[in-house]
Amino acid sequence: MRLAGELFAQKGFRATTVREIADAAGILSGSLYHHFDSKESIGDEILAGFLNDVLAAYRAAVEAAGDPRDTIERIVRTSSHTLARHRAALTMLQNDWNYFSTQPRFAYLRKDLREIERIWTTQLERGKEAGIFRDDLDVRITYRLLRDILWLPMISLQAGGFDTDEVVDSFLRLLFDGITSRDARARAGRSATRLGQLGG
Amino acid sequence: MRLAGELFAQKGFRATTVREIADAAGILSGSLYHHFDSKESIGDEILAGFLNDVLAAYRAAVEAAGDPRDTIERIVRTSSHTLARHRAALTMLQNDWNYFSTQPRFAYLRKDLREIERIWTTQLERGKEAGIFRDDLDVRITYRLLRDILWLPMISLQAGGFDTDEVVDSFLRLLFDGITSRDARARAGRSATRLGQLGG
Amino acid sequence: MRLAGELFAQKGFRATTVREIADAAGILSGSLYHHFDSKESIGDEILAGFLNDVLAAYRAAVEAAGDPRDTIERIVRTSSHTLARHRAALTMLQNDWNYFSTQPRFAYLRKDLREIERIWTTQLERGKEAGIFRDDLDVRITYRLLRDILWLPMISLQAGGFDTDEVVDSFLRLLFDGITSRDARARAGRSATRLGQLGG
Amino acid sequence: MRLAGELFAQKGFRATTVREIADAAGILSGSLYHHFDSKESIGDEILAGFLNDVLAAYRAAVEAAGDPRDTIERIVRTSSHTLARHRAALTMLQNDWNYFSTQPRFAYLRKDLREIERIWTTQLERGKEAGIFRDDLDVRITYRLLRDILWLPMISLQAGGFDTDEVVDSFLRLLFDGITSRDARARAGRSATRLGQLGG
DNA sequence: TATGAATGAGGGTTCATTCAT
DNA sequence: CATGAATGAACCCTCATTCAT
Repeated sequence: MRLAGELFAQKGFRATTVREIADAAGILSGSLYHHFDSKESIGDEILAGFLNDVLAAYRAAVEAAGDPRDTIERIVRTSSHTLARHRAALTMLQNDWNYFSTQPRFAYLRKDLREIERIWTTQLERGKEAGIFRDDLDVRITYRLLRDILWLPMISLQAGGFDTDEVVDSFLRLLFDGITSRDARARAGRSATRLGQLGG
Repeated sequence: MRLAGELFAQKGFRATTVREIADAAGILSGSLYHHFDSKESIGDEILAGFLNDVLAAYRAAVEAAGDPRDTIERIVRTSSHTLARHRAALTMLQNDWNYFSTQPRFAYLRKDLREIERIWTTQLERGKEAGIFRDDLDVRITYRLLRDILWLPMISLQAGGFDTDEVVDSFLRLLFDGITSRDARARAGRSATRLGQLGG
Repeated sequence: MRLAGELFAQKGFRATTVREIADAAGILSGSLYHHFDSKESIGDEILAGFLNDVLAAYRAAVEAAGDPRDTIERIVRTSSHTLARHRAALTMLQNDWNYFSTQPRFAYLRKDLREIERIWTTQLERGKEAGIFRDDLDVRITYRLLRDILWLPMISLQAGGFDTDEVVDSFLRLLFDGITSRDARARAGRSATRLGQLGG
Repeated sequence: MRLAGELFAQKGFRATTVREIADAAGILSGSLYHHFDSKESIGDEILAGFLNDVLAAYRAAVEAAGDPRDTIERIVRTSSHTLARHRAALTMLQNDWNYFSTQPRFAYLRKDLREIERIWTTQLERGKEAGIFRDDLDVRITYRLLRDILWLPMISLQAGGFDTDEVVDSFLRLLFDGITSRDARARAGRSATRLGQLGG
């Protein structure tokens, strides 16, 4: 299971052969089928377990938190642990998405991802209404940017040997404040924010 | 070529068969080999063309721009066009990275990616020194976050039907200012920035 | 095709490997798939061709003939040629019936077999009404006996839900007296028994 | 044993897995091997038991009966019971004949079948000599027709090397007039046809 | 240029059988 | 007696690639 997940993450789901999984487990390929119905069912367990954990963490964050900013911070912080536990699953999702997304068996992936999107956009929307977030925020685009920035780099960064807390803090800082320094922002704010011109 | 690229992007490089490429081109699979040495060489041309364009655009941005902030904004804006032209290549890179990265033939991918990283980190470093960017910025982590946030969502968002300019603006706004509204930041700044506590 | 059919007939459909078929054809197993989608599709062509021929011959016999006795004699005579041409198909049907009959792809087998039964029973019924055949003939049982004796049984009569004694009686009656009614035999006997001419 | 036999009959010997047999018996596949040496040995017991019963019944019929007609009727009548008791075995023989017939372990099948043929042909021959059966009867062809119609055909007549026209003529003669000679029928008609009592 | 038959290695999967527990 | 993990050979099928035409 864990072995298979790591191989799937390393080489891709399609590119990993059951013989390789069996080799890693120290058994023969045929013996795998004593424990699993098929290669797909291994992937299924891995991915379903991941999405269940993510959704559980998200729902807990929503219930425990106060304002949307708090909710999002909780989601981000809990995600760092969830994603760390399911690094293989996330990599599989990223690498072999166009395989899984076309297989009927994995239809639940789309459903769960929609649920995740709903949670994010709800928080962003509420934050806009409460004046906590910029009111020109496009919640759908922002969600995509945030989820990708949160999920995808988390893998490579953690795999790259970066410290988890460090990554999370960098992410949150970027998320809430951008990369601009306070002084620079002050200077820009005095004349006319350059970003104010962006929308054209 | 273009046909092949789109198939590769749609279904993945490994998952696309030469027969499918030939079918799309209206010829038979064997006939493809009068135009290409191998399936790999098709992928090679597509990926090499993409990275050449990206690097050329980056270098032009560096030369044309003034301060690091300007450089980065130019890079982001030019990237939206480069990536749009090479959506297939980028998707291939994302989906089949662990295939390409292990093939000797595609060793240049790692080299070019390192060059791209060098350009980003140089700008971020210079921005920190000039007081334009926060001086607690981890340039390597930030680069990874930024590249991924810039490259990966660009694909899915464009594929999702979002307007390119809108995406770029959302990205830049997030990049320089985060999602926090000015008022909320002012309130937070008065007591103690919550993010200041994050690093522990 | 013919080679495959003969192997299927000799060793059974399931028991014949695609490698054996390819060997018989002088090519490698993979090369078979240039000509056929799958092993099943080979079986499909063979069986469908057989049943089409049989049904065509049956319908022609029905249209060309006069009384039911004539129809049945035509069917029997034409069957000997049809079956000779499709010996492999018939053997496959006999040996691997419980495989084919459970595969959705081969659902048409059941349909065609029902059509064949309809033709037989219609003729037997008409013969009874015309006084040519014994009027105590059970057309369904008789059809099963006749088809099996003609085709080389595919299906068990007892498994078909018929009462054992009834089957035995029908069999003995057929065996000792045939299906010809006493009156018809008497009429035939007065001039020259038609059967007397059969052996030449 | 009985469970295995029924599964073999239902799905074929080859197509039935030992796991299915074990499941039906409520144990695990490995545990079967405490009761049987191998899957083949299960088939062996089933088939050998069947053929022993058949041969015993045939020999008893030969000893108990008077004239050949009586012998054959006894054989047919006793067969209906023997075959009912061994339906699974017969179906196995029919479906997987070309498997069993090539396995050295099952060589006795051919031997027993030859013995059965000897009994039939002896009776038919004696009937011809005694004037009870038509003297133009081909005993080998007739035996094949009778056994197949009685047993649910195992073997193709044409594959057995018989001449097609001969087969057709024999079949038609049997079909329309039965095997009873005109004289025998006349004699029987004077008192009461024995077949007339069958249904009663 | 294009064809298309052929290759051959390798893919996922099945299954009768073994054996330590 | 029963378990169930493991075996290993064989199965059907895929696919990038070659090559005579």
